[in-house]
Amino acid sequence: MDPVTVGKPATIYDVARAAGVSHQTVSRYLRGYDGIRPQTRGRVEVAIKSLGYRPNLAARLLRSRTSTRIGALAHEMSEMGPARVVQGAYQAARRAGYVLDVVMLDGYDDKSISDAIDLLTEQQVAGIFATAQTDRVKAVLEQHPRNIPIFIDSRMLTTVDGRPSPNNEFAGRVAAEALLALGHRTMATVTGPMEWHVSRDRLDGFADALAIHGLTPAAVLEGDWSPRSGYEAGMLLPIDTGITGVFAANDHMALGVIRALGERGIRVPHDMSVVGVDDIPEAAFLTPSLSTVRLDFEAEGHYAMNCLIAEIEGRSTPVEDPPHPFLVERDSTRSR
Amino acid sequence: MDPVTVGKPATIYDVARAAGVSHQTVSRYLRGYDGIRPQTRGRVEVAIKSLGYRPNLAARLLRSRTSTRIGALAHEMSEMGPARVVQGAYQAARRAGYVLDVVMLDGYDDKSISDAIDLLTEQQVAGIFATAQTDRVKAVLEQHPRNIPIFIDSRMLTTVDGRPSPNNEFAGRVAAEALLALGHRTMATVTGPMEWHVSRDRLDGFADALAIHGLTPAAVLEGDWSPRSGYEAGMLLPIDTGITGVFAANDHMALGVIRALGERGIRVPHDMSVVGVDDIPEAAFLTPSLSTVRLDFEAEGHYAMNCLIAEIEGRSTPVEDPPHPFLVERDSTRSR
DNA sequence: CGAGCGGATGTTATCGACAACATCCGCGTC
DNA sequence: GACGCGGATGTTGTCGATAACATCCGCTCG
Repeated sequence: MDPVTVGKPATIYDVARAAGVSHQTVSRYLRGYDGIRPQTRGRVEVAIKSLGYRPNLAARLLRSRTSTRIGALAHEMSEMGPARVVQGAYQAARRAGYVLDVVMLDGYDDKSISDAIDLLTEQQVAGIFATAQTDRVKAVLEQHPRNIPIFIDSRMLTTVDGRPSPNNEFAGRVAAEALLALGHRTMATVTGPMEWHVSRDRLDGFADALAIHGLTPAAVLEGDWSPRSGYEAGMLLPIDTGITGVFAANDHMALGVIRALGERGIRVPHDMSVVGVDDIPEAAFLTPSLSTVRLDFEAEGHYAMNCLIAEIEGRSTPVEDPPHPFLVERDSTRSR
Repeated sequence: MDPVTVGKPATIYDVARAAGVSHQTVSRYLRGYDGIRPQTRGRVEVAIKSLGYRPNLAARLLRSRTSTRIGALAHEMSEMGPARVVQGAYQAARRAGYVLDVVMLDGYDDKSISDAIDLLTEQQVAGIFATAQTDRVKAVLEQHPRNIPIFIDSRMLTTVDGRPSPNNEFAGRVAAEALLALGHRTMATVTGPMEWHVSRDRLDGFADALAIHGLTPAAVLEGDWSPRSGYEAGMLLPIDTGITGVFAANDHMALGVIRALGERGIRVPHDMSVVGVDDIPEAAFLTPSLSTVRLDFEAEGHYAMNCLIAEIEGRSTPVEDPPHPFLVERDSTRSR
């Protein structure tokens, strides 16, 4: 590596002087303009490298108003699903030359959401990627004066024809089909908060798959994704209705359900099958190990981010769908 | 809320015109200069509000070179500990008027780390906050030409006298004392990767507490934080040495250990006590529920970020220490 | 052989803020 | 009443890039 002067960072003018060209030629080179003679181009390249030149993004942004930052609106970064989605989105952003500004919502109130958007706008992000997929967030985003693309709820906020990624619904379906295939006929579900789109999608998929067989969920209990809420749901589960299978909308709640059932003397999987969603790293190491539907969260993040970037850059969306979720069968389910 | 024109955002010139003053007066107002007559100040305030003016941070940064962004260097955002630390750091940053740019490391190689730092430098962050506390990261950060403050490994990279937050060592100590108090005398530990400082700190605390009683760990197995590595360690645990207690450096590994022991016919807590660290949300709902040492990760994040910000702003560090970790006793430990 | 053309490059203006210097004005002083 | 002083405000320059417009030059073509 060349010795880099630690003093003031070099500017395009320094580069231009070193290369014996005008600063504009350097600017053109930087922006990938191809009408530059190979010889000139070479001199610029050498100068850039030897000076350790790095463009000043503030200056670029000020003049051109093209930002290379994308805002991510999140809560619950300590939940595995959202964290992985952000991670996937982050990678896709990086690959496309963007940086992610993560903004975490403190609360669920409108003001906190609105403040977050204001903050991102002030930071001049090129687009917003919302993992916080609640009705609230969506409503606030929709009514907020927006001059930048926003991705939320599996699709662009502006787009009409954008295919939503149907994988959450699909996950519910997979869980239902798994239980049905094992011979279960009376099933309950513990959902996430109903104001989350994911929750509704997973529930819908589950219910739809049952409906095909002329069945409906025997009980629908609403949780909040936490193990505790799963535990509470497990305690309330009306077992006298002959329920033999439970679909929990994430693994944490599934685990709480299993715990509660245990305390009630109901053995899993002997008396009751339980299926979760997420395939958290510990799922295989619980007792009983947890059958679960695995979603490729990072791929979902890639997908979302690629849609957003396509919109930002004004391209059409040649974005590849994320793969379908599938069942990982372990010990918490068994045939009946 | 006032009607905000969605056209071009207002500049200080627009505000100046609306207020009938010069743009410089507006600039002075924005920077909190107090030699402005109340009457003039009032007019500026009204103009700002009615135009919905927001300062252009790019222009400000270009001219003044004062950035309001802080880079966070992370991996493993899907692990609870690091995620919470970042969350805490994020909140502290927000309160001080900074935004967090999260950069996740793809791998553990030097190039990936170095690239990340370059990226952050290019983004002109005011400081770097590294959650990725491995020797590698530290080494690369240290040798990197740095003109901005960096926080890593519980202290400022530059500072000599900065008190490190000793809470990880303390956590190991708490676990050891808990097991000792229950009458255990022969104990093993499953550590995190030894190139993580946290891992070494937790191990040191554990070993030191034993040493006070003239004891040493009967076995030290290195894991990688994952449940699987805990499981593997549990399978390798030399039980014929009379071990009755295991300290796992996080809950995920603890859970893997318990699973492995179960498969080997060793009951927890009847035959073996197991203590983890983190108090993950599901700890209370496992079977057996997990005794664990709880650290206040968000407070650690606050602490770290406040140190960093103090350094950035050239203030001395009046930063409050994060609270000590403490034992949460559940079913995976029992007296002997 | 000069006009015209178009590709390569140079010159000047501009983005929106902060910084440095200039000016204005009221008031006390001699 | 001219002078000076200092607080309040205005004017001009600057940060480092891009954008718009200008120029230069070699080549083709009528």
